[in-house]
Amino acid sequence: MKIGYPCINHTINCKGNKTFRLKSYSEKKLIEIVDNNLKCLIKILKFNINNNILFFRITSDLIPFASHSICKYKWQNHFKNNFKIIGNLIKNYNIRISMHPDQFIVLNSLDENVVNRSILELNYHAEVLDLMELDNTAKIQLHIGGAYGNKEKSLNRFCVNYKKLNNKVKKRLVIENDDKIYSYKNCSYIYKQIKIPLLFDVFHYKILNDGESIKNILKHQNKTWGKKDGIPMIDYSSQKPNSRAGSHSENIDIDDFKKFLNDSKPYNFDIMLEIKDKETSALKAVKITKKDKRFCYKDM
DNA sequence: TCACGTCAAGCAGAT
DNA sequence: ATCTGCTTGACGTGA
Repeated sequence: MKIGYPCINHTINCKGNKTFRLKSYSEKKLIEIVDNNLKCLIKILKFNINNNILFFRITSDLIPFASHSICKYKWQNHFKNNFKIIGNLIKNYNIRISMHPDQFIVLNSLDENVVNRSILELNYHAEVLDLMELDNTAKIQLHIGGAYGNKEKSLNRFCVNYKKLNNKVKKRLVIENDDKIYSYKNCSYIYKQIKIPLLFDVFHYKILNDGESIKNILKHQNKTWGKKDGIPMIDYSSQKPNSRAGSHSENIDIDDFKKFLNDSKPYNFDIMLEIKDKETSALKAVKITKKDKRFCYKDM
């Protein structure tokens, strides 16, 4: 069991998700920004290692415009060694890695162009993890997509379009329940068809579910991750007080988190904290989990 | 140095 | 029709 946070670190003075405008695209600019982002990623990983935060989501902004037609530059070759160094750091310290393509990536879209662009973007994500020479436990998590007025057809279209993906993506792709359309049960329908691992989002589950218990879901989820996939990943968040249900909190709700840790026994998984203050909440989570035997901490 | 209009991309639901 | 949220601000022009 490991604690993680997504993409950004507010403590160290380095932004690893820098981008620029499409209008100002140039190879020089791309190289400059990617160089910054990769250097920053190393700094973030070192911070995490020093603080027993052993799970991290790498930003999709690492290589801006990587899957855009404007980008002809072979950043893969230019930064080959940088990726290797980062990969070695990750492997040496046994860090779990995930990536999460953003909302524009819709594999089950009715629009063929959207599907094709989504596939290119998924390829880019897989390429980053491959260049780091990470094994199949490094995952790319995706939501199922849109409903288009017919969930059943749209679920099936996901399965059909999944077959268009290459193996580099397939070996890393996992799907996650959302809070508006596709519940965990809907994800398990897809699992039955194509045997893709399921990422359980506890916060989304609280808003959209089919009455199952957390324990039953964790039990089922466990079966969807094969030996090569590593232990399951879950997303956890706290509700922002006095806000719309589903709004992510600034800080972790410690009592709720402790309750979840208790409710989830004895299952083993890595926890991504989708909380706005990022590493601050992750540090709190590490602190309160150091006595939980499911966690693997050093020097504590 | 700072204000602020705008930013590659999809979709659903609220207004 | 338009705006907002999503996992989330920040780029970059103009003054």
